[in-house]
Amino acid sequence: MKTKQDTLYVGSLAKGLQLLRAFDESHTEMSLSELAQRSGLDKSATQRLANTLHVEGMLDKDPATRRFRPSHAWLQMAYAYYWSDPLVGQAMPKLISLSQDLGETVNLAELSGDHIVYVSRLPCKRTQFAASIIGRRLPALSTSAGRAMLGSFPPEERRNAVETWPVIRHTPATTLDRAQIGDSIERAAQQGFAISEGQMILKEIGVATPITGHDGRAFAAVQCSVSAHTWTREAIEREIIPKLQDAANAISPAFQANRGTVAPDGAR
Amino acid sequence: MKTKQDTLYVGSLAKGLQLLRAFDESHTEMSLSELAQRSGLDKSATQRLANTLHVEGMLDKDPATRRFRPSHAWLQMAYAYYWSDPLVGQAMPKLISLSQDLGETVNLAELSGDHIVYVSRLPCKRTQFAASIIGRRLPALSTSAGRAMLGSFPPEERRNAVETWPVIRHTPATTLDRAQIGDSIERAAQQGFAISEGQMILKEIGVATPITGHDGRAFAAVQCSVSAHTWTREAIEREIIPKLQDAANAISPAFQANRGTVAPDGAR
DNA sequence: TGGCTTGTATCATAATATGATACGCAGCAT
DNA sequence: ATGCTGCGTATCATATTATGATACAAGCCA
Repeated sequence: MKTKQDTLYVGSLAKGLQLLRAFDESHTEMSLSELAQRSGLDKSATQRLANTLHVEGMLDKDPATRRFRPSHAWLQMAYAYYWSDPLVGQAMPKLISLSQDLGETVNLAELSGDHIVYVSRLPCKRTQFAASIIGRRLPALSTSAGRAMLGSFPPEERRNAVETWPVIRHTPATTLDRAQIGDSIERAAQQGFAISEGQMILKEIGVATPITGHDGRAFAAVQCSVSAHTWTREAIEREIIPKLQDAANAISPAFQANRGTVAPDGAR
Repeated sequence: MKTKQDTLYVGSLAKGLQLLRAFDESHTEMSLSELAQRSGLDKSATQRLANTLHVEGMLDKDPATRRFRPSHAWLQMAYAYYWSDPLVGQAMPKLISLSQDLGETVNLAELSGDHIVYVSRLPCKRTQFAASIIGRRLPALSTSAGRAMLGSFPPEERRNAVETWPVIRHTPATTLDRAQIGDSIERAAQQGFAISEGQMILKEIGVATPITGHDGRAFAAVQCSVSAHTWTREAIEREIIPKLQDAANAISPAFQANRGTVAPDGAR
C-alpha cells in the first residue's frame, strides 16, 4: 500500500499513532495480539511499535500480564493542549463562577469538524462518568452545544451541515430525523441558545449558548447538563439560560483568530 | 547513533513523539524551524514528521502562519486514559461530593515515578490556571500529595526517595532542605495526612491523604488546595482533614492491582 | 502429554526514511 | 529597486532502517 502522499509522509510514525488510537472506552488495556488485531498491523510491526511506545513512556506494560495501557503521558498531552488553546484560559474562570452559581454541571465545548469536543468539564451533581471527563467527541448535530454553534452559521452552511453531518443513535430518544434537527438549529439561531433532550443519555437535558468570534461565527459553546427529573424547560429558560448567555458573552471578546483546523491539503 | 536497543525499536516513531513532547506551557505553537530546534531533529526530519502528524490529525496547522499546534486529538488521549485507569472511575463520585462539601478545589493525584500527576481536578474557587488543568506533573517531594503517599512507604524506600528524588525551586518558599522534607514525610506517616505550604505557589496550602492498596502502600492521593489567606493550619486539621480521609478511605477499597508502571526493561 | 495461543527473538531483504541541496517566497535594510 | 536573510517547501540518490516471515519459548487447556 503506497497510500497517502509519498515522501514527507512517514509510515512508521503513522502506524505508531494507529496503535495509540486503538485504545478507547471499551479497549482500555490490550495484549500484543489484541493490539495487532485492532490496529490492523501484523504481529511484528505491532511488536516493534508497541515496544517503542513503551520505551518512550507512552504505553505502560504490566510486567505480569504483558498487557499495554495508556500511560500518564496521555494526560500530559492534555496538559500541553490546554496551554495551547487560547480559549480555555479565557473561559475557565467564568466557567468556574458559573458552575458555582448554578450548582449544575458546566462544560466548554469546541467544534472539531462535524463533531464537538468537550474541552473542559466541571461536574457538580453526581453524573454519568463519561459526562465528567474531557476529550469526549460527539456528533455536533446531536448535541445542544453543536446546535447552538450551528445556529450562528450562515443559512446555506447550516443546511449543508444538517444534511451531511453524521448522526448516531445513542438512546431511544436520539433524534434521527434531520428535519427536526434543522428545526432545532433554526430555533437556536433565533433564540441564541439550544436545548436538547435525551440525545446522548436518557432524561438528560443539555442547554448551550454559543461563543462567537468577531465575525459572529461560533466556534465553541458553554453547555450545561441537567436532569429532566428536576428541571422543566420553563425553569431552565428562566434560571439557567440567562446566566449561560452572560458567561458566553463574557468569554467571546476579541477572538479574531478562530482555530484554523483545516483538513491537511487535499487529503482525507 | 545506534542508541537505544536495536531492532524492535522504531526510530521514526520515537522521533515523532519527540515532536509532540516539544510542546509545553511556554511553547504552545511552533513554526517548523522552532520545532526542529526544540526537538533536536534536522529540518528535513522535522518537516516529514510534522507533516505526518498533521495529516494524521495530531497537529493542527494554521494555514496562514504555517505554525503547528496540538490538535483536539490530544484531549482524546486524555479521554482514553481515563477509561483505562480504574482508579478514576472509582474516585470521581466521591471527589465530586467532597468538592461540593468543602467548597474548595479538590484533586486526585497519582504517583508516576518520582513525580506526581494530577489526574483529576475539580476547581471551586478562583484559582491559578495551571491548578485547574489535569496532567500536570510535579516533583513528588514538593507536594502534599507526594509526601502523603511516601508516608505509606517502608522506611528504607522512603529514605531513599528523600535523598534521591528531584526537587526544584518553584517559589521562594519551596523547601530545598531534604532533611525538612524527610521530617514532613515522617509526620505524614504518623498522622496519615500531609500539609505543605507555598511549595508551588505562594500562599497556597496543599493538604493530602493517601489512597492505599491492599498492601498498605499508597499509589494515589486525594488532595485539596486552599489559600493561606483564609485558612489556618488548625482550621484545616479540624474541618478539612477528616473529610479528606473519609474520601480517601472510601476510595481505597480492593485496589489489588497497583499500577505496574515499571521502567522498560533495563533502559532509562 | 500434545496441541493451542501468545509473547519474544532473529535475520536477510529491499523498501523506506534520510538529510543535503535547491527553489520560491516573504520581510527587511540598504 | 536591490540584495540579503530566514523560512517553508520540494526533490532525489543513497544506504540506513524498518520490514515481516520464521523460529523459539512459555503458558494454558484438554
